[in-house]
Amino acid sequence: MPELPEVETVRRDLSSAARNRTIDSLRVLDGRAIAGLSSAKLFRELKGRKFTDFRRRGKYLIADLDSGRSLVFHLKMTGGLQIQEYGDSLPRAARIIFGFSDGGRLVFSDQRRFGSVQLVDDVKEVPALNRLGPEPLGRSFTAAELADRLKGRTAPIKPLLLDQTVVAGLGNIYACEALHRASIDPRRPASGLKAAEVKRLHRAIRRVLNQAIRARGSSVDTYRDGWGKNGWFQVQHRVYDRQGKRCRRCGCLVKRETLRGRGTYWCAGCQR
DNA sequence: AATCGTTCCTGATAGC
DNA sequence: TGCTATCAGGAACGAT
Repeated sequence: MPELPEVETVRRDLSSAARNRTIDSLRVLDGRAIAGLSSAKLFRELKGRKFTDFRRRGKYLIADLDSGRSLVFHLKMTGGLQIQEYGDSLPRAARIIFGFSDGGRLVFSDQRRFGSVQLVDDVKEVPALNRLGPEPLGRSFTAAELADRLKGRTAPIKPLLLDQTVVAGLGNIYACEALHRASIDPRRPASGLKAAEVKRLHRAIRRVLNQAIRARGSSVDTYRDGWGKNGWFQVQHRVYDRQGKRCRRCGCLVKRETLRGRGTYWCAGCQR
């Protein structure tokens, strides 16, 4: 699942490999991926254009064009973006192929077809993007800011961390991993967390995201970086997908339970 | 306003 | 072996 560290890794890869290359062909293999737009219209917008910049906001990847417009991607569960050079074989679940005049291409793939791309004049046109909470690695995201956003919330802390309007970019993996690193039980009501616990959680979120970016993301499921290669943060997971195994910190068995419809992993020994 | 269940999709896997 | 049922999950949506 592409979460903040995975999207950031892809963003960096595309920044170095796809920037300033001229688009001269487009193949849309799955029309649903460009909801509401015809491939002919999209091609008219893209033909002869270059990508000038790749930005990220939460889990959104924004590709700016030299026309002033932008493509806004959301990879959801299994979406991926890969740069390929002449002769590389297409990924299995290829959905959109942006061909470059030099023979290379940028391929959007998506096994489960939840992901999508939209063309906008301004990213402000994307309502969900406007509603996003703060960037967890940004300067404005302080422990006090997090405490403020959790104030009065009675829901369990873990599903709140998945709420993109609370903080942008965390998904199931990093919500579970951050809570383990902060030694907090995912089922605790958010409003019941003490100031020191929120501080620990804030620190844990930033740490785990930075570590995961350094490891080029977690390759569970179909995630690959912009070159089609695996990340390696999954080998450092302490609870995610480790049910029945021993907690690396206290030796107790890692549990898995469904919380608000999402698999939740934690160690009952050291997360209180 | 906040919370919570349902829905989209498809490959992997369990069960018979 | 081969079939069917179940499950996973990000986020939009609707109901309460």
